[in-house]
Amino acid sequence: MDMPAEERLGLLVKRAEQRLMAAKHAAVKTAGLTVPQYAALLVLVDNPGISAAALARECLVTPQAMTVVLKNLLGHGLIERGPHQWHRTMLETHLTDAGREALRTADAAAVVIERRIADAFTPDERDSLRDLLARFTQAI
Amino acid sequence: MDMPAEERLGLLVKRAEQRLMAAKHAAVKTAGLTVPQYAALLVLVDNPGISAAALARECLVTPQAMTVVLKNLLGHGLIERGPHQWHRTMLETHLTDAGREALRTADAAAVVIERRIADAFTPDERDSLRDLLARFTQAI
DNA sequence: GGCACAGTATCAAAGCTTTGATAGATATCA
DNA sequence: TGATATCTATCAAAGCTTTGATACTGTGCC
Repeated sequence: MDMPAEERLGLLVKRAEQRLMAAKHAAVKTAGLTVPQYAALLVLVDNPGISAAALARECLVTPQAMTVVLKNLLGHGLIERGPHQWHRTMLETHLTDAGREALRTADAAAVVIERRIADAFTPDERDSLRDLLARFTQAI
Repeated sequence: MDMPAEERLGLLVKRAEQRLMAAKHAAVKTAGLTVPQYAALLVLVDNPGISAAALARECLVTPQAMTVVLKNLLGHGLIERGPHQWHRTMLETHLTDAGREALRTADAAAVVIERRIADAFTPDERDSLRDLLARFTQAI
């Protein structure tokens, strides 16, 4: 309580992220996806056969969290999972055609938002924001 | 997939917020609190007797989400809830002494993080970041 | 070969969040 | 007074996230 709320830069970042997530959620919802599901599919399309653990690392969540996301994607028929050739302890994950289609729809909507954000700044301002956010993250 | 990941400013904000939340979570954990619980207590200490619905609006979450947070705070003896004088449909929420103590501990740890972040920038840079984030939020 | 280490998957518990639906109380206006 | 609108709380369902614990498999070193 020593620090006024207005002074806390963290609050601003949190609010910005909150608004961003709300907008993204609404966007990918048109494809029947949640944001974590969309994020997973986005990594998956460039890494066919990736393991759940590797996918979790890529998405910056725990393997347990990714397991739940994959379970739901599997239930909706957007991915397939099967045993790996020689790593018997691994499960290969692949996109289905339905998954590719959902990702295409969701990404189109998500890009609209990113584009709207990017267009709100000049190239110099974008660089500036990138730099400030990098130092923000670094400071933590 | 038309837009490279590096170009998406949203990703940078998300990553910054993710790191911030991880740090804050570790900080308030020393007081036995979660981040949402800490946020609720922070509003509560300045608004004694506030209703759960108003608290939810203040914290930018749904009343249902706040109900769960309050249930857990109640279970840990950090708050008290009782019927309102004339609004029989309202429940007044108040901090207990244990709640005040937990908040004091948690806030001290949280302020350390905010201070570390603030110190990473010059006053001009802080203003700049504030402005850019405001426009970021506005653009969405 | 045997052993420790790292990677993978999974179960369980606790907690946060949303949307949707229900029900009771208060306030406003015709 | 009565209808409408609004605010309150709460139940239910679905989903995401974390920490902690368990077990199996492959790799590298002795």
